[in-house]
Amino acid sequence: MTGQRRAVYDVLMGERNHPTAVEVFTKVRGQVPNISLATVYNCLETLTDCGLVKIVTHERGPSRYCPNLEDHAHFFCDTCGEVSDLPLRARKRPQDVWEVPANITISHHQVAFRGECPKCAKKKNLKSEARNLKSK
Amino acid sequence: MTGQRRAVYDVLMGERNHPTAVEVFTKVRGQVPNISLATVYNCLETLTDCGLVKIVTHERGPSRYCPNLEDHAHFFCDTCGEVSDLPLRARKRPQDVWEVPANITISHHQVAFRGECPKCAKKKNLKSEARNLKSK
DNA sequence: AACTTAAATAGGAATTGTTCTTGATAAGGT
DNA sequence: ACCTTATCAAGAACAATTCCTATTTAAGTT
Repeated sequence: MTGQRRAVYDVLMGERNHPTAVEVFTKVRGQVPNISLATVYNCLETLTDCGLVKIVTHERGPSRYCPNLEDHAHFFCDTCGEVSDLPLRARKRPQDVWEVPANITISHHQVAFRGECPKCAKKKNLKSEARNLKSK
Repeated sequence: MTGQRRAVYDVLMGERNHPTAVEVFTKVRGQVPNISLATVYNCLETLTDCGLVKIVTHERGPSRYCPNLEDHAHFFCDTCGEVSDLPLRARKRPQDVWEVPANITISHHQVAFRGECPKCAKKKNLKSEARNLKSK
């Protein structure tokens, strides 16, 4: 665990917003001013290899990094882009919902939900209310 | 529905191996010899916009395209890279397994499993058997 | 402490998959 | 036939990531 790796890990633990590599990079520059982006990528890779961090990909967007080691899914708000964790329910397994043939072995799963977060839904409602008032 | 779009769609329906854009491109050149890769991308995009095709992304790999419109997950073999469909079980929803707060609305979900397919598991067993025979 | 070896880093170049731009071509409406 | 609009091919541009190389740092040995 080198200085750079520690700094990268601390940034991830600090703001658990599933930052991209570039976001981690700009943040970590505060601590280690001349760290390079390639090093951030390297650190993120070694941290994921050690199992301290999970990498989460979504559609074609940049990879994001998550220090939550619990088994969980992710929710991506289509409007504001925010990412949040959805915990696995107790005593449930993904195999309960999808038919996985018995002869294939599962080592990982990645589950992503997309939709609208409460904040954005509220904002939209306020806007349409304003429109209604105006049109009267 | 133009000639190019039809050709792209036919390739997808023909071999349902979740091909990448480049794989579709090389295949479709058999039908439309001077189609360009950009056009294949365009066709794939319009087809997905129409809802005839689903785009499936996995980690940082190239996007793959799938004409199976049923609600299903995907399984990716880490060894051979093969992709296969896993149907949703009857009367089950992803929300049954992950805790989705009531105030967020889900519009899509994408579920990916990783592991080893039966074919690769068998191959590996054969190899280790051969090793055992040799060492005797 | 000096020496050796191995791993980690900064910086930049290269790669990959995808999107954008431009001009040419074709299709449909009047 | 003419005008309008959409589609297409070709290649340039782009974004995210990986690779490369020379340095730096750390760890272990004498």
